[in-house]
Amino acid sequence: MARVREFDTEAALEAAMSAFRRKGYEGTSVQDLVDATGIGRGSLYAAFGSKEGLYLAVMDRYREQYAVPLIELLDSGAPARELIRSVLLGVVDEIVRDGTRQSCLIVSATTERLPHDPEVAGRVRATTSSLENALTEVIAKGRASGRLTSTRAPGDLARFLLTTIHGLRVMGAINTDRGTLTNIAEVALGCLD
Amino acid sequence: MARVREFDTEAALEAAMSAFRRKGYEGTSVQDLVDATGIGRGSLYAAFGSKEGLYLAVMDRYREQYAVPLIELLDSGAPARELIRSVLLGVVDEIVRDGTRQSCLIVSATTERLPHDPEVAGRVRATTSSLENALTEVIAKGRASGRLTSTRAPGDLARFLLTTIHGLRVMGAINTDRGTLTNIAEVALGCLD
DNA sequence: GGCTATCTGGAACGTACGGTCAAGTTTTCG
DNA sequence: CGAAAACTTGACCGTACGTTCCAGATAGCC
Repeated sequence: MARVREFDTEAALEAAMSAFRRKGYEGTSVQDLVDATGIGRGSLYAAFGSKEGLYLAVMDRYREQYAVPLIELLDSGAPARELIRSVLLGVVDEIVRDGTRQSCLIVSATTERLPHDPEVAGRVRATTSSLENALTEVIAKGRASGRLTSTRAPGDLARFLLTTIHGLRVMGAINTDRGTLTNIAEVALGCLD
Repeated sequence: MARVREFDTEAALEAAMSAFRRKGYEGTSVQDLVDATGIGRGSLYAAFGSKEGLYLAVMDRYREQYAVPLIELLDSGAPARELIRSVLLGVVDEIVRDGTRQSCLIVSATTERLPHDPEVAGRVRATTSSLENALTEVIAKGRASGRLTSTRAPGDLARFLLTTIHGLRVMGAINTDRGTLTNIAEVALGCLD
């Protein structure tokens, strides 16, 4: 039929994600994206339509790559406290690994783009609410089995944990000391009973 | 000696802050700032030097206007738990009042500008650490008086609360329901003992 | 081996950006 | 009242932006 695509879409999205996480949406120029992905402008536009389209594709990848595995972990049936601890410490790990240079895509999408782009808003809401639901279920099970003793509604606790995760990512942009972030996570864990 | 300045610097900074909070740093053009403040480009540049200079002046005003009163409240000597509750509920109030349209200047400065602008980084660190110190002191006093029973280090609890505040501002950009946010704040308050 | 369809790279387009500047205005002081 | 100093306005500057387009390359199909 025709010439076959030369570049790897997943690798391109990964590179674009890294660029967006480093400089934000408005701060990343199309030239930055061309440089980061190694793909010509023409191909980039043929594949993704626009800068916004590429950003949305990056958000979709973020969800598949980071949120979905997290949710699968939460659905694994392991004890609630251990699950939640490993989620929070996993976030701390990511922050320490990324350093100050790369901020969380969801947080920056939320503050920078959500109010102005309904497509972004939809993706942020979908990703956060699926995580919220998974957390709620884990907490409800943990309480049913007597492992978690907090009397607060599981949904409130889940949204509190989500808040902590977002807060950690902001804190991680200011200070990436693992011990500090770990202690914060431990305090939050203490709220579950 | 010379012609007197016509515009009110504080009012201009307030208008510029509103613009930056609505659209972020990169998303706000100088023309947006001219429109928001009602001041000509020349006057704006004579007064603040550059777009970045205006942004830094806005950050300084943010600190004086929002962080300093909060710290003074914390230093007022009232009982620890009531103080911290009123700080958290005050944040919720602000979020509900601002709605989805205006996000927190500190959070957006942190994610968008902190890695690329040392001046921004310095101001973010100064503001957050003075708030952290005030919280730490309140918690230490509360524990000394037996009102707070948590065994965790006051500094860790303070940084946890700071994390909660940042997290709330992110959550507030996604969902501005007062009840939801208030419940999150109440869960966090429960971590203090 | 053409034919067609798709992809590639980069030149080119119009626009909007941050920043500058000069001409005019308002003030104070001698 | 005139001179000097500071402020205001908006036209203007060079540049960088997001997007489009096209000529050339590469694949499958007859």
